[in-house]
Amino acid sequence: MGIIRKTKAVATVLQIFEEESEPKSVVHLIGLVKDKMNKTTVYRILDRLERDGIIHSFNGKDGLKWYAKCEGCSANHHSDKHPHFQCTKCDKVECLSVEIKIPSIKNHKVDSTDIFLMGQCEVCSV
Amino acid sequence: MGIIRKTKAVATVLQIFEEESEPKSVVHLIGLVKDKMNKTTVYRILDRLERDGIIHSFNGKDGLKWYAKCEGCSANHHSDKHPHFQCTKCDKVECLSVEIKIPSIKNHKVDSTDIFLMGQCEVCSV
DNA sequence: TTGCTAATGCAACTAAGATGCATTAAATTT
DNA sequence: AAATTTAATGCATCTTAGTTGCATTAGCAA
Repeated sequence: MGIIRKTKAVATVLQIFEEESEPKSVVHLIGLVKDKMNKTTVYRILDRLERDGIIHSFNGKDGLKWYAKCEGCSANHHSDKHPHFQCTKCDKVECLSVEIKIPSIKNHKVDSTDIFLMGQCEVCSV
Repeated sequence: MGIIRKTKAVATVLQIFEEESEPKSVVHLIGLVKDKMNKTTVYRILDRLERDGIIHSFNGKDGLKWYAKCEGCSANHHSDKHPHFQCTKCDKVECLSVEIKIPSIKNHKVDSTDIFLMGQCEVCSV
């Protein structure tokens, strides 16, 4: 694992994440690069980047998959999960750098957590 | 809102939720009643039951929608959100009656939270 | 430069969920 | 209890996210 060839397509996708740390839905990403590569390629690149810990993913409010690269992202730091927020008015999604304590659950072994908050973002809540 | 006719189809779906409080995926529900009603009907009944606060929904680990009727469910108590747990081995899903504190997020108005935990359930963690 | 193989493009496929419309059956009214 | 109203259903069709198989292309190492 970790074998990623530096292809043009990979560079293109990576650049998008590096330019702006805001999460992006797969559908949006495909739209951004649709004249540069096939949608299948986008899906496969995202898989690889996530497997290698370069980006992380989560599900948005409509069941769509979102990806982001944030400070904490790295192959070794998969553990430091953070909550995500989606605005119900403008649909914008953000990674939140807040720590949320999950109490231990009796008789269960919790491996990962997905915390998704919905509401109004800074702009829309005014 | 709140106008629900007591049709045979509604009764059938409701009975499933009353017999067993364990959450069920829409796909599974459709399978359970497939010789009694159309899948479109299932989707629409679930929509109505959720709108009226009789059941609640959340997304499982594969982006599939799950529904459950638990003690806290009622039109007036939409607020008391609880976390959900899915076993990564047997895929079983549970409502957890644990309270998780969400700190207030600066400049954001949080209306609802979705907390999804993954790991091993009581049976699979042994 | 050559050779290996990961990565890509393309077409076809799968599956969840939505939609439009004609028909049926709860609930109300007479 | 029949007539009326309209929510609910069935069915066919559509939409769209995501997957798969396979032939081709292009990184990269020898």
